[in-house]
Amino acid sequence: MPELPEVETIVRAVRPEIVGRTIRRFQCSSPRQVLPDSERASALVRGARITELRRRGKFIHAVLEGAGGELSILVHLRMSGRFEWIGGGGAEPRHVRAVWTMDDGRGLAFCDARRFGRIIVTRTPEEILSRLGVEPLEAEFTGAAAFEMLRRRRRRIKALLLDQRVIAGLGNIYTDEALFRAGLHPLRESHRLDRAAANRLRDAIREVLTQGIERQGASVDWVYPGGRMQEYFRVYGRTGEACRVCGTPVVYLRVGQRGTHVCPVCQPLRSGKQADRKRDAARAGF
DNA sequence: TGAATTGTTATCGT
DNA sequence: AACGATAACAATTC
Repeated sequence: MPELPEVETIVRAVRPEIVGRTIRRFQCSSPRQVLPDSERASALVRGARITELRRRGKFIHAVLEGAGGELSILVHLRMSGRFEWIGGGGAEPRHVRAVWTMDDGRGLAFCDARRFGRIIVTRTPEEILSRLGVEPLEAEFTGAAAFEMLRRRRRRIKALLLDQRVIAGLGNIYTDEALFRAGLHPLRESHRLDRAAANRLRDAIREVLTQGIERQGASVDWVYPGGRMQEYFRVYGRTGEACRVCGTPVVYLRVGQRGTHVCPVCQPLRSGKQADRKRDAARAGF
């Protein structure tokens, strides 16, 4: 389940391989994943040269120069999307849904076991990308911006962080990890958080994402191999295990329909002196 | 076998 | 009316 750090890792790995290349052809065996449709996508992309590869939120954004001017390919990996190279002599990857054949003869395959991923070919990528919220690692995401983001809406903090229109790139894993590091319970109401909490949350988000990228993402199941961030999780996937800070067993609950991991002591539901005292006592005793 | 997994969208409620 | 919560959905793995 690629989130911002996994997508960033993929973009950095693929970028030097494809920028400057010309696409010879595009083939697709799963047409419903391609917009507007696979025939049009194929016709638009054929002969176009890739000039840039970027990331925005969890979208991979390839900019191309084609016969009809600038063109974009947006790829969203959703749950199980990934890229593999074909034609390097290795084994044929599983679940290949689409292939871009490059001018050097190699094929970049989009693989996706669950077929939730999307490939969008468009001349107006901003129609999609402009719906996304703030990019959390950019300079614009300040403590003040975070406070404003929280204050303007009245919502459970976890739901807010998962909303891509508000902040782009967080998924279930990094949301849980950021909330733990900020000492905030996922059910806290966004508009009730003070400036200090907003600052902590902003710093925690940037910290987990930065660490995630440094460790080349997290490998939580068979979907995304290679990352090491899972070795540094404090709460995600640690239900019942001792909190690394205070020793209290990590609790599993549902927020919205999402599985959520929380240390009930380090992330008190109610702020205040009582909760703070309890937290400090537990930390000291561990 | 069915529970779990994610982001988007449609729908219901306040 | 606008916003938030909730349910359904896509398809596969274990």
